[in-house]
Amino acid sequence: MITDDARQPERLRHAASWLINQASAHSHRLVADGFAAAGARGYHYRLLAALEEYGPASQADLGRRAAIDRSDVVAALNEMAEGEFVERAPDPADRRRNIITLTPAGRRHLHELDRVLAGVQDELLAPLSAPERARLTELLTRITDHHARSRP
Amino acid sequence: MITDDARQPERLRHAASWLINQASAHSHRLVADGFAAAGARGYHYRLLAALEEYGPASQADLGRRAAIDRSDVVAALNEMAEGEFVERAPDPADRRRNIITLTPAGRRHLHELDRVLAGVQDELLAPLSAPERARLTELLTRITDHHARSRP
DNA sequence: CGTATCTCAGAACGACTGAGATGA
DNA sequence: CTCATCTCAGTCTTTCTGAGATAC
Repeated sequence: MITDDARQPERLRHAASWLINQASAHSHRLVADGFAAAGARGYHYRLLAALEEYGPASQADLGRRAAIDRSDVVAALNEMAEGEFVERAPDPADRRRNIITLTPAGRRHLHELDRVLAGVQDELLAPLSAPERARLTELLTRITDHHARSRP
Repeated sequence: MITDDARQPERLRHAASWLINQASAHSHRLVADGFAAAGARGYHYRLLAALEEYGPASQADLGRRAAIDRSDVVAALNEMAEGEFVERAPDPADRRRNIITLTPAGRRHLHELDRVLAGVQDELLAPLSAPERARLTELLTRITDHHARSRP
């Protein structure tokens, strides 16, 4: 992200869409760097989290839960199967499906990434107090829920 | 952005980094669609806004002010010169530079995009009251200022 | 038959890099 | 010589589309 030292136009500096994008860019960079240092990517974390919370699932279900495109689920699972974090097994009840299971190593990896992410959140929200962080989370939740509902 | 109708893992739904990214994705889609309907892109708006607020400028300065890479400034100005929204003229005082000037048509175009963007902001922040919108803006400003300062 | 799944190849997008030509 | 500017060509990343093979 290029911002240099120049001041941005006033219109931009006060526009919610601009601020959200700026914050997202900072956040994305922090998360990507943190995960990269742990040998992972955002997609890995999302898939591992979905697996731990909902248990073994087909790739299609995983994609829906982690909000990742079907194509990208394939690639991310290839990478994670390589590291033995997940196992692919054909579903005997529906032979179109692969059942993806979290391995013990995958669970440890997820917990490591949980710690990384907690540190990143803290860095991202550094200028805000605890109540302010809660307020921000609440406001953003209302926005994302609103738009997620209006486009299912 | 794929979210389908499946519920996301709890870890994600409450993480500020996730919420900010989701909000940014919604915002980006709304802004891009709105501008596209007016025959523009985000880069165009940012450049036009910088031109109106700071007056004629070189391409390098424009890029710094609108936070756009030098390469992309060239492409965006090509498109806008095509539509006669800006004029390129060599700087007599420094022949490396092009001085970019906003034309009357460019100013009208900018004001149209201002209206588009205002409508988009309203849609984006629909679930929030006016004081809540101000609060969100303030919190996000503190975050972006903090990170912009710590990485100049 | 229509629909769902997994997979691959590649497109579209935004942000960025490298290098050449020109000139301060 | 060093640095800044403008331009082009092309990379990289993320997200998404299309199509094929397989199975329900």
